[in-house]
Parts: sequence; structure tokens; C-alpha cells
Amino acid sequence: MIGLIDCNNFYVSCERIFRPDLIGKPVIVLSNNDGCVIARSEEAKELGIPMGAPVFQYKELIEKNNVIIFSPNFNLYGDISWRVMYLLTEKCPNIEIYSIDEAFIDITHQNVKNIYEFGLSLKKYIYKCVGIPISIGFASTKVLAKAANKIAKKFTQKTKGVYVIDNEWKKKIVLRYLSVEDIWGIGKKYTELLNKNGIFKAIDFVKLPDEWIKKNMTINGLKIKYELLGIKCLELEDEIPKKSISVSRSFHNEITNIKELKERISLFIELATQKLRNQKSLCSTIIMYYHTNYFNKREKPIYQQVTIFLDTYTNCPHYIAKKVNKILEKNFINGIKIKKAGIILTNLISQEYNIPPLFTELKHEEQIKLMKTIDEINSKYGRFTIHLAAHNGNIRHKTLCEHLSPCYTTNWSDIIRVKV
DNA sequence: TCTGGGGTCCTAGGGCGA
DNA sequence: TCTGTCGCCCTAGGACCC
Repeated sequence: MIGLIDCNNFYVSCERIFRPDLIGKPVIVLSNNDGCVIARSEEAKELGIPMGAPVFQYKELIEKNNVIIFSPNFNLYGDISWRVMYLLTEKCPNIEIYSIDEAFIDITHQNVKNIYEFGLSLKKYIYKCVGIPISIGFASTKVLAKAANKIAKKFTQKTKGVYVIDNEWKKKIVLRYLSVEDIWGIGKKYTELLNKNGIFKAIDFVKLPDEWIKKNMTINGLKIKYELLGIKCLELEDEIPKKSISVSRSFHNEITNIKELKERISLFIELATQKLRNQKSLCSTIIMYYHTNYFNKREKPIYQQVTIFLDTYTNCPHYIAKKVNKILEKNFINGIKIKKAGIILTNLISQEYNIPPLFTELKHEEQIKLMKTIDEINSKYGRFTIHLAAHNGNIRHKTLCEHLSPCYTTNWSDIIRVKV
């Protein structure tokens, strides 16, 4: 039996842990630059604020209903997520952490007598220890567990946040209830295609011939069909290192000069190589890109992308920044207004398997020692104590975040004080 | 005026060597 | 030596997820 645990309105719930006065009030969390809505409380959903909505389009509704706004505080959310996952692992060792707010558990080999009661106790435990409300769906496959979770969330009063699909009858009811757009793995495009062919519910989807599904929705579509029928096609996965690492940002004020762009890109490289070193990997290919504002219909959109193949594997920001800056100087189009830029590190290998090439300007032994020292200093005295000269070490620079909450659990100066 | 960020997987199609 | 076929590799693009 597989369970899917999902934290309810996760980012909003994280903010509410330290602001219990906001329970019952409409709350939203915004994306970087306070641009779009990325999390909503139930009350905000009821007001009709959609996911991904640009804030400026809903300004009136937000003000009229006193909706509480937060800028994203990923330090806080990451830390709370870690606590939730830690507790879940304690109770269910066979776990796949799927995202910041979701995890699959396999309880087949745990001696669980009553799955529903087990779910309720897990829910109670997480809320008691971390203060995060969760919903749980149990079923024989991942896709069905996702569907069960949806039911648990949608009918909280009846289910108390836990729903188990443990017989054919329940499975049939769920397939009849579930719309195709709500099936895990079927997005906007496939929904359009299915609707056009008269398929609206999961029960109709599973009746489609295999050949049709494979031809129109690839092998993944076929796996979804069998999972809905209760035949396991997707296993719980171990944590595997990332195959690519990227850092990108939109800019509140568009960038028009190469100096500033170089500054930002250098910061992206520093952040990305930090992630790379954390998972003990090296990269040999860097993709750097930037583009103008696609929403500005008055100007022709410009997109530039450069792929840089290194002659060696590295996780050293100085080496990468040097190469990227050289390319930037050569390719930069003067006069364009850059709205977003980013870098992707790819072609990753594990540090262990690295064999330095015979001819390269990079001095490997020295670089390893240097990076180790820098990481130790930054870990002891704070992120960016030592950083690339190209940026000033201010990672929040020029990013709009007017509603940022304190880092209650990760910053000594933000810890809540209690008067006794 | 203002519209996020970070990933994965699959497939088609072209280049290229055996 | 030329030509056709097959399979592998790579890339771009499109789908999906949170």
C-alpha cells in the first residue's frame, strides 16, 4: 500500500505557524519580485484568487478583502519541510521525498492493521510536532494514491484528511469522480486532447485502447492508465543526484548594461556551484541565457542562449565565471532591456569519478583545496562571507520583497522572543 | 507599469560510423 | 568505390510536476 502525504497550502501553513492570528484569514504567498501568487489559503481560494495570478491584476480584490500578503521566504519553507520529512521518515522508513511539500510512503512491509487510523495518527503527529496540516491518500499505486489524496483534501469534513482506496468498489467510484485534468501526469495539453475526443473522466480514460494512448500521450500516458487500474508501473524512487542544476531570476528593473548583467550572472554561478558541491558533483557544460520581457507587446522579444563546453569537469565558480564573462563580452547586444537571465549547469558527474584531462588550464588539486576552505569559512561565518568579486555578495539585491517574514528557524536574530 | 523558479522525461529528427 | 541500411548519439522541443 502506497501513501501520498501532502502538506496543505504549504507556504501559507509555514507562515501561519509563527502567526497563528492568521488562521481563518485569507493569506497569499507571492513569487520572487512579488510578481505572482504561488500559494493561497483556503479563504484566499474562496475569494477567487487563482494560482499563478499576477498580483497587479487582483490588487483591488486583495485590498478590498484585507488579504494578507507574504513575499517568499524559502529559507523558512525549506527548514519546515526538512522537519516534516524527518518526522515522516521516523514513522515510515520506506519514503520518497517527492517535493518540498509532498512525500510517498510504502507501508506494505509495516505491520499496519488499520490504514485509515494509521493515517489519522500520522496527521496528528505532524501537526503536534511542526504545526503543519497534512492530507493523506492511500492506494495500491502512486497515481491512485494521488487521486485518494485529492479526495481527502476536497472532502475534509467527511474524510478528516485521510482517504484509503482499498477495494474495487472504491476505486470505481474514484475513477468516476476524477476529471482527466485532475489525474497526476495529465496536464493542460493532454486534457485538451482528451476532451476533444470526448474523454472527461478517469473512468473513460482507462477504457481507451493502449495503442491510442501510446501514440498520442507517449509511454507515460500508458503507465498512467495502468496505475489507475491498480497495476504498479511507478516505483518509489531513492534520492538520486540532480542531472542539471539551474539558477535564474526575473529582474524587477530591467538590466540594460553588461556590467550589471555580469554581476547577476556571477551570483547565479556562485549559487549554482554551491548546489553542485553540496551534492558532490562536477559539471562540464554551462548554458547561459537571457531575454527581454515577453509580456511587453510593444517590443520584439529577444532571447539569447550560449552553451559553453568546458575542457574539464569542475565545480569552481571562478573558473566558470571567467569563461562565461568572456562569452558575455563577445555576445552582449547593446541597448536591449533584459527581464530575466539564468544559467544551467549540466553534464554532471560525481566528484569520485572525475579523471582530470591531460591538458587543461585548471589546477585541480589547488581548486579542490580552495573550494573546501571557502565552503568552510562560509559555513562558519555565513553565506557569502567570501564571494566572487564580480558581485557584492548581496543576494537580495534589487529583488522586490516587501512582505518578507523573518527566518524564524534559520537565523539567530529572527528567533521569536518570549517575555516571561 | 506590474506576469516565478527549478526540475524530469520522452520523442522526433539529423549526423555519422560500421 | 559507391550506395543503402541500421543503430547510436545528440539536440531541440514539448509535455509534465511541484
